[in-house]
Amino acid sequence: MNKSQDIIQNLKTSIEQVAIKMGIENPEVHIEHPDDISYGDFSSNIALIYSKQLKTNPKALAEKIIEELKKEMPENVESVSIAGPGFINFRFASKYFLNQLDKILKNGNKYGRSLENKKTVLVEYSSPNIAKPFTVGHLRSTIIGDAIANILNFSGYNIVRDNHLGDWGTQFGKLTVALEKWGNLVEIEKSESPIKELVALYVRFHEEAEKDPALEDMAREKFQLLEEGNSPEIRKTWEKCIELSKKEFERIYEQLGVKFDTQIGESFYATPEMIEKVMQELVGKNLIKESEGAQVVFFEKIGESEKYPPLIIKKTDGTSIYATRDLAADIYRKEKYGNDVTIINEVGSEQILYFRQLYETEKMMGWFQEGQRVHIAHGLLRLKEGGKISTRKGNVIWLEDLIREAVERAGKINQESAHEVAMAALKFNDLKRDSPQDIIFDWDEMMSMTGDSGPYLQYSCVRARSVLAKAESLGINPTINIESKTENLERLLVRFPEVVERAGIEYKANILASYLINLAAQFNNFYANNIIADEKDPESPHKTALTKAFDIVMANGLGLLGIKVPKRM
RNA sequence: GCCCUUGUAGUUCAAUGGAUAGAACAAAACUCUUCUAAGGUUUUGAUGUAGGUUCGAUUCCUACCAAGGGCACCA
Repeated sequence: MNKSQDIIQNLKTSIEQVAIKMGIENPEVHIEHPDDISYGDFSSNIALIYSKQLKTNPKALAEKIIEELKKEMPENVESVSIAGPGFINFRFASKYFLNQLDKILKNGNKYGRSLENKKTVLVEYSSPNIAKPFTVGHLRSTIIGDAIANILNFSGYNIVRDNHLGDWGTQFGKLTVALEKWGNLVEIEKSESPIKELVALYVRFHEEAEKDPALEDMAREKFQLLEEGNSPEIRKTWEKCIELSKKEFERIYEQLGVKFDTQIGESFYATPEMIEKVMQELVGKNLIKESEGAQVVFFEKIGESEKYPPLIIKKTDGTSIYATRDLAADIYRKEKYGNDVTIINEVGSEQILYFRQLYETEKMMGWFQEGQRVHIAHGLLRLKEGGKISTRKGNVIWLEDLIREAVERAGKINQESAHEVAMAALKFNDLKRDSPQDIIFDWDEMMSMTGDSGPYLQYSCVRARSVLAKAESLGINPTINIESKTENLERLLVRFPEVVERAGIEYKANILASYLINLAAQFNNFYANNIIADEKDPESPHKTALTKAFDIVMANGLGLLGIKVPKRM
């Protein structure tokens, strides 16, 4: 329980009591922040909701409620007013915020961090496929997943970051066929970019397979040999591909500054024992049926049609499929992290149907409670000319190229911090949006360094630090003056933990992102209108303290989004 | 054909059923003899269409229109 929750609860209780006095039974009181902070710190729409029931108009009811509230003003409330159609707005006393600001200065980046040891949340993200390109498509999952993990961790959850590597499946059969027909692994290994060579083969496979569908069958046969452990040769090729891919991935994670707790690939869940376990459990619940040669799960009927199309668990040739391995993964995770673990899959929205099928199956198995399985879906990245970015078609944008371009662009403005700035631009661009709407790929948009962007936030922070450095050299000691007035900046700063918590509950990093933009705008305004470090100004210690509080909150917030603050910009 | 998303300013995006629908980019005009102008201040400009529910709808419901994704052995 953090401080702001106490405050809200207090206010709620006061309003509830008044409402009961007015003759409202079991009043439902909602407290929210008004859109515009100048209306007040909190507002309630209670008068709008109950005016009809009490046969009066909202404004008259609001006035009566306020009159009653004023007899015994709730803690910290400085003034109450009516606005608009009948909102009751509460403005809190400056002292409350100034006390909180003092805590920010004392606690540094621990301010607002929940120490509660809440449940374990496993966040599965990034999950690139071996021998396939690490493209801008995976960038979204990597960035969003990492931020959500950070945010939940701040709110006190025990986090497991899991990179669910796509290192198993028919794709290897395809690659094996392609290698045998048109490639040479030894030479590929020596080449400048082995992954690009492998992808070229993968693309060629799909081109040729269109003319000659028999290739697909060959690929499935190869995969069957691999999965059943009957071909040491294919196994060796597979191991080589993993080695080459992992090297490449590590380079990219290094650049992005993303780390994982576990990197268990799908192959780990594809052992005969684990697959057998999945089958046994499904058979035990009588969920498996044979259909057209495959083993599938059917879903409940709604009218004439089924809720979802059937889900294949075992293919006709007896090999596993992604659903098999995902089910095995969840059995394993339940055993390892406990039955109450929450499991989040950060995967593109194209897989929405699949995850619904998967979750429904797990629900029928009785494995999880409501809300324990979460799919954070992001929109696809599309090309301007139209069309999906697809490995099969070979029209990919390599993440490496994207990063290089971003660093180059950032370097034109500032050499020294080019990498940090470039990462901020890329990451923030992904995190500021909520909608599962597709993103049209556009270099300029992708790397925006002005306006609502990562670099804008970094810049405001760097500038604040520059002020702090000057204040220090002048011997000004940042001190909150508890008697001073507060503006939006102070009030907004205090909301930080509350915002992080909401972002976590809703699994939406953009809630934090837009808070930070708002906060930076308030600070930049403050900065433009005040000389902060000035030894002759008696208010300087207070202003410096505000600047420091801003620095702490901003740097902390950016950190949760995976963005570093550079020394200079 | 069926299912799922999404339609907001010229463009890219916001807005737990609430107040004057917010930003940013682009366009126009200001603003560094102050600690970082990647900044600040102005101006112009938007809820796909038609109904419904509600005191109140960008938000919920229905139909239509438009874009994208998915629908059995790929992940």
